[in-house]
Amino acid sequence: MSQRKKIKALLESTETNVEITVKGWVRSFRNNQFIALNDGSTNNTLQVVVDFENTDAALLKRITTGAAISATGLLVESMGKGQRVELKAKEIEILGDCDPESYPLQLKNRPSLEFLREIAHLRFRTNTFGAIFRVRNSLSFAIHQFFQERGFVYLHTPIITASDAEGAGETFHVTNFDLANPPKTDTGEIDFSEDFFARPTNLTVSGQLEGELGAMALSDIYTFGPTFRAENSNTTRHLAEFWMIEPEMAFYDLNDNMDLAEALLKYVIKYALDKNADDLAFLSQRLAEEEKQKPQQDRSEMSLIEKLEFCLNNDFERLTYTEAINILKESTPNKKKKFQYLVEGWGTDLQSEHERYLVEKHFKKPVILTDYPKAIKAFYMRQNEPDANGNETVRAMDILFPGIGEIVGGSQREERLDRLEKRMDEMGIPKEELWWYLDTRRFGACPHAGFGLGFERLVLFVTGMGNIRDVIPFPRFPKNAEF
RNA sequence: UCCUGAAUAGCUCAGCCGGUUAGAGCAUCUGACUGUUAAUCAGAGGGUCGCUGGUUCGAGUCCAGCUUCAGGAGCCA
Repeated sequence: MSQRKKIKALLESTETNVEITVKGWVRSFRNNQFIALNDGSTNNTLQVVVDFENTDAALLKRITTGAAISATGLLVESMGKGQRVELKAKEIEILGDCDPESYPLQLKNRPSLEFLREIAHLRFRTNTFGAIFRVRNSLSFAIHQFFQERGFVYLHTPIITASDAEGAGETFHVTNFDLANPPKTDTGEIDFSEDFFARPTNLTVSGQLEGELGAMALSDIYTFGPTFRAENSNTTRHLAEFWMIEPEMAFYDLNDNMDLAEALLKYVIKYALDKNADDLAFLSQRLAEEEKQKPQQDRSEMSLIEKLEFCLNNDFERLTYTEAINILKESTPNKKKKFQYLVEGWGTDLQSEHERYLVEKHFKKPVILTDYPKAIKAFYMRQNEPDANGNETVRAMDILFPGIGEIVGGSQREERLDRLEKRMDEMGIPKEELWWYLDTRRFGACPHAGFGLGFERLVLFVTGMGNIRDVIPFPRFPKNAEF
């Protein structure tokens, strides 16, 4: 029996008149004669030509959209237009039937993304989702390669933690209790001392604090794993379970941190452009067609590929929060009161519309905002000296991407024990619980920095998709944990 | 969680000012054709109009509540 070949390889090969075997799923069966076969190695299909006059009618009937088949025959130059090579089948075997009456995925119907979300177990079989998940795979691999090339250590931080580290974000509780009848203390409260971990625990909202511990010995580490937030967020940019990349680097300041983040983003985008040219061309085309439905002024000036290349070829705009506020104050939409939230004073957080104005209208490229007001940022960020106006800021940086908003959030960390403890007191962060974190500031503390990159937001940007639920295989969001 | 909108055939949608038997395209099935490329041609089957209640002689259509979905906002990555 001839060896099975992947369709991607066959379509790229120049060798013809050789006997090969392909296995895959039928995308369409035209004219009782032409099977468009896909095996997920590429979006393109191999045309398998069936000699229908000499094939059992019962077998022909079983070649239906979605059926898994094996085909063996000669790879020949195609007699028809539209493809270079095709497989002249000598033998067709049905590996798995697919009942056309009940199979929900009929591609000719142009199913909507919303419908495909309901059949997420089958949506991998569409061109769009095939492309998305191959790109997601490449980005994932490129992230590891980027850090590995630079000597970073991939550190596995815990999924179950006892600390709600940043105090930000609702957590999912982890317990082994019988929820109908948990042990109670004398005062009627739930007695966690009898639970599996003998204390309240939750799914991690960030691996950062543990990451810092690693960096204080290994110099440069990164995490890449799932993260959980139990917030009731219903947006196109949030998930209850998402993947995050969190590097942490000893002896880095904020500028080093920004340089690394920018280099990482450019590296992985370049990698996808090189490795997934076909998939991105398809997704670019898909986006262009979607944009045609929009009114002229809402359409993007650049195609997806152009946007990605633009990102590679331009430095991200770096400015401080204070500079951004001044630009926004003087901006046309602010003066004409077009913003829903007008920018008046210093100190409040930027709204989505403000970030969007800076990125999409003013600079028209990725923007890195630094030195945010201390009051609106986490306790562990390094405190700057107050400026001439007495404004207090921290060494934070957020990278804002067009259409996505915040894709990276990071900072130089506060390494000075006294400043850190004072800030924790002010913000009501329990120092006793984080004794291990504070130990790094007691024993050989050094300047260090890190950031978090939302992986799905990156995939969203690179694929040009509009909803984060479409770039993770099985999205978790409020009221939904199907599959 | 808040705001706005939506829910009609397997899918994508139409259904006007409330009116008698609920429409199209695609998909599916049957047949024809056989180098097709979203194949083509002819025919057929397919509906608890999201759920509950209300108004009315009469509700897919109007009203209320609920559910789910989408877009936007907040929180953020």
